[in-house]
Amino acid sequence: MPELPEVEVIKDGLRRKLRNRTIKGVDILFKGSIKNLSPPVFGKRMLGRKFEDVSRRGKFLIFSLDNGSFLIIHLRMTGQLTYCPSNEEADKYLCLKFILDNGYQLRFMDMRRFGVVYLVKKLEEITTLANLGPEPLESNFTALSLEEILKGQKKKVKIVLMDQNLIAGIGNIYATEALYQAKINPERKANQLTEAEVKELHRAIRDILQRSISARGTSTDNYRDAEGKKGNFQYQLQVYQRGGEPCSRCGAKISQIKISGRSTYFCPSCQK
DNA sequence: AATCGTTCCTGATAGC
DNA sequence: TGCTATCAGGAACGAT
Repeated sequence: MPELPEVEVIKDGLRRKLRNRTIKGVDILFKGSIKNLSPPVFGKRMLGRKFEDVSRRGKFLIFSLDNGSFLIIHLRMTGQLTYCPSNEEADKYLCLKFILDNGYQLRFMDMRRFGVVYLVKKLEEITTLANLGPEPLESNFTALSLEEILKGQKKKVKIVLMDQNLIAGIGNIYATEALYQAKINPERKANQLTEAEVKELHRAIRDILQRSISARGTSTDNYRDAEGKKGNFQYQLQVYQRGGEPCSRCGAKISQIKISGRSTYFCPSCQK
């Protein structure tokens, strides 16, 4: 599933390609993807617009358009966004496509159809976007800011890491892996971590996210970049989807449990 | 107020 | 072989 690193890779891939491209056609194949407008109004408003920039906030992709409005896309579980030649065969799960002025298309595919698309005049119209916590890779996200966040939370630390209102962009994969790297049990209460553990966790979060971006994201499932290619970080995962296998640090058997309905993997021996 | 369960959706897999 | 049941999960929403 696309989390911060995957969305970042897609953003970088689309940015150069879409800049100054004009939309010559809009084809809505699954109306349910478009959340804040009726599909005909969405199509009418997108037609003729020019892409000025593409950015990312948390797991949201933000496309700035030439009239000051924004196209906002959240890929959720199985959404894919690709830039491809118009004559390339369409995916079975194509939900939305923009026909560009250079013989290429921007296509949104989504097997499980959880992904969401908005067209807004102001970013604040999307409250979940407006309420996002800090970007973990920005320099103002320090060990101290993580400490402040965790201190106020009685919930399990893994739940807190995945809460988009507290920290933006971390989902199940990276919360699981960061806690493994920091040697912290995912069931620990957030406000009960020691200062040293918080520092270690802060370092682990940034390290994991950065390494995944370098590896072009995790394709355990159906994540693809803007060119339709798989990422490679799945080969570096230490515990995620490795229940029953030996821990690479101590050899103990990796546990698989559920926390708030989400599969969680950890080493019961070295994550205290 | 905080936490839990349900919903959306379809493919992969397990079990009979 | 072929059927059904279960599971996967981000985030909104309803229920407790």
